[in-house]
Amino acid sequence: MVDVETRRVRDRGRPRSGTTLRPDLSAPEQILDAAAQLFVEGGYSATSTRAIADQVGIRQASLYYHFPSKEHILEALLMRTVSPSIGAARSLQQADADSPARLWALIAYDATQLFQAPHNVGTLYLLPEIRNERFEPFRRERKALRDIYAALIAASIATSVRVDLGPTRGSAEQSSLDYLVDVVFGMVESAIAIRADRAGDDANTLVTTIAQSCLRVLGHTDDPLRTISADGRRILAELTVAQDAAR
Amino acid sequence: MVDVETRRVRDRGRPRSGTTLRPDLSAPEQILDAAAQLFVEGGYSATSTRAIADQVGIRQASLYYHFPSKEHILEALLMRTVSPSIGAARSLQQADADSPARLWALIAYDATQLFQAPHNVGTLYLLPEIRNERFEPFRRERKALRDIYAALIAASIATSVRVDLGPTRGSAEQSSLDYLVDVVFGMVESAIAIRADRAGDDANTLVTTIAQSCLRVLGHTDDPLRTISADGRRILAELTVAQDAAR
DNA sequence: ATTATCTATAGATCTATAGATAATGC
DNA sequence: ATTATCTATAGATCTATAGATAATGC
Repeated sequence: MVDVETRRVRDRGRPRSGTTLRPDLSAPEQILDAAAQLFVEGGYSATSTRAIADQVGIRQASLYYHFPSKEHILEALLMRTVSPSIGAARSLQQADADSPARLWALIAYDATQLFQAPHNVGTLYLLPEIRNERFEPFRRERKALRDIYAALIAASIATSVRVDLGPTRGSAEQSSLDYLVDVVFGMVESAIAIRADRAGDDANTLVTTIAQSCLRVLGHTDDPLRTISADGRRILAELTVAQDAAR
Repeated sequence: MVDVETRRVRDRGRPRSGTTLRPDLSAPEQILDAAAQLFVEGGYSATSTRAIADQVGIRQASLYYHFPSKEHILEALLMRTVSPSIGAARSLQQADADSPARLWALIAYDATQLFQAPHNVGTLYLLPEIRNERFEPFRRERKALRDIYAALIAASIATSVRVDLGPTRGSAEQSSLDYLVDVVFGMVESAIAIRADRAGDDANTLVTTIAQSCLRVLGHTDDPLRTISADGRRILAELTVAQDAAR
């Protein structure tokens, strides 16, 4: 139905030399899709603009009608990968549940995203090239996400773990809490490496394992953990419904 | 003393054009050191042999007297990075302590290694280029390390967590255990990302946070966790003493 | 006329090889 | 004589630009 409208997005301009693999996408989207796959599989610097163009079915020079440089392609990919998580994080900040349940839901959302997004784009975060000044806007976005995690984690630590962290003031305890945030972040991102090794596996089991493990790290076990996970599932489902409605 | 013997390793051959930054190292070691830094900071494909040579203080072509190709340099770096962990893992398999304590010690050893090795070489594991067929020997080594982790983790799961994993037989539970191994692996490797963000931080606090968190994930808390960590520290200290003696 | 491609190519790399050269060792 | 460098360069890229061309839209 809408399909008919979007199908012939490009039938203008000179015909392409090669065959178009994804005629359902606009030309820039076809380029991003091909670049995502190649950057993820072989790395950014090792992927030539020629290889991207070949996969799209156009000549190398034709890329430059849509993007001014190879760096701009990577930048667009990075931004569209991190943005959904920030959106989910902000929505969940207002959800009707305790901090641990909101944290559970955020972790589950992110891990699912990482495990199911096309071409394992999460690996783009790990490319050495993004440390370049050029990608500062992207790193700022990631820091915003990490700050939301940090606040949620600080509010979700069980008393038994809080004792281990030491005094609540002072720089030593601050760094201890920071490390805990990094460890939780690392657990969520382990979804990336797991997927690289075992593609097409059971996302639900993995995501649950990750979310449960994160809350165990913060000191939640047994029945309280079961309650947190049930609440987390509920508000995550609400978020998903709201997102679908918005589309 | 021995110093005098090793100092003038190279005073033979034609003199170099540039200045030698690390005269304490042999020429191949100088190349590996420079390559490690540049690969970690900018990536493998983005680092030219020219850049490596410049840093060493020799001409680009002179690299090829010591290594037959750029790929061989990366391969040498990878192998020398993963080997110590395998050695430690094998030693700890025979240590006099329960599985959880041995796991604690292995995690602490690896995390320390990742956090303190020169130039954050752990990031080399994450380079997309190593998925190339060429680096199969390295990936096999990593798999051997992971298998040791898997056995130790399986023997270290507390009953409360074992219940959550479901039946002890069948492929569904198998994958659930695999995921747990991957999550623990991911936590250890979070040391790499943490170091990239906050270099020169307190290694001891970080390593303890990671090891404690891993054992919490496996269901250990409160007093039993304190005992595990005390035992783990003890056998890790014994290993370190034995390693120093071997040198 | 506008759009999206094409062809052709400049200019800057980059890896690896061939052969010369300047030290030390014997 | 041996060793470890050097200089010079072949040949294969790779990114980005200039300008031509083949469609559709008006």
